[in-house]
Amino acid sequence: MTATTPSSADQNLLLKLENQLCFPLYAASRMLTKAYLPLLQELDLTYPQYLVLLLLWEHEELTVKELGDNLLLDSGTLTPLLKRMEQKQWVSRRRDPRDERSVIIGLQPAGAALRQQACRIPEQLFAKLGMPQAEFEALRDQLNHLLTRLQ
Amino acid sequence: MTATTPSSADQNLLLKLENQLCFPLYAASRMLTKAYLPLLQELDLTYPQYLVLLLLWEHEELTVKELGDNLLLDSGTLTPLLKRMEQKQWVSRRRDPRDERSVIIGLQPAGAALRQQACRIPEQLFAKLGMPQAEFEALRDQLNHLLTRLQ
DNA sequence: ATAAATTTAATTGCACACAATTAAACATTA
DNA sequence: TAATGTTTAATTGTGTGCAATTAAATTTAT
Repeated sequence: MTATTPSSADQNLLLKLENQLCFPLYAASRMLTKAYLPLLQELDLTYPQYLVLLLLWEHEELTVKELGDNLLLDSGTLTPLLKRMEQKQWVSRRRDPRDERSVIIGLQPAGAALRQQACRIPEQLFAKLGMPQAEFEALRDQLNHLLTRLQ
Repeated sequence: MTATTPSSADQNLLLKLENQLCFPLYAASRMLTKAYLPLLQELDLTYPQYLVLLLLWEHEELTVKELGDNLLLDSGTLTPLLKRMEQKQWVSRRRDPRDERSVIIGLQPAGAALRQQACRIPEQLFAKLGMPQAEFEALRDQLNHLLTRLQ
């Protein structure tokens, strides 16, 4: 394989925003989060807080480590976020008695109750997107595939 | 059309992280930004600062408004970011004499010079991804398409 | 058993993001 | 032209994101 320096014309093309993968990914992510905003505001939730609840509705209890592994977020992000969620009585935080290094995050009743209102969000958002189901699933699968490449 | 409430089993599926579009988009965006980090650190740049320079290398001068329109960022994000870039002598900030409401962002020599080092970044990142060109372009085009839906 | 290495959360510091507000400059209209 | 409305940046406040460090608990290796 020969390593070549791109020509000046190629560079111009390569450096254009729309020709890169990074910018549409970055911008679409923020715009999609913004599309969630009115739905989440009704529940007084932020988007990453919603993600934490999605996991807890499935698993009831998870350590900070497990939440971080699933969401690809570290304790610098999760600890203050979870403390805010604890203040609102959505989740509980306690050390694992069998391993005092771990903090177990559990659902409080108010957090469990949010599920009933939140369960409509995915369809509401899908409707808002107005995207064919096949396109939606293809994009989702490609992004999941990219995600595995990036880990 | 009949509005139906999803069954409890459907809800479980809908609420799973990997079945949604939002989470892989959100996570892949952050992971891809992280993949840029070692390349950008050599230039002492952050990712959104790199995006600003991409535009300025193309246009030489842009107002804060135009930068925001292109990057989908508002002045609350851009103003402090651009001030940091001004401190490093990469860009200049001055009011438009023909419309004092606008602030024109221009390239300083150090900012223009960064282009020579940055022009390798897109290919380096593409190589790092190890993704077939066709897959890369398909995903990029779908994301650009999603982006237009979200505006 | 004990020293060294690893794991886990918390903390600190910095840089986004973005809603909401403010203030100045400009445009429009009565 | 004077009043009203619009556009543009800046500011403020809150909430992520994340690198780097710290400290405690546990595990591993000696």
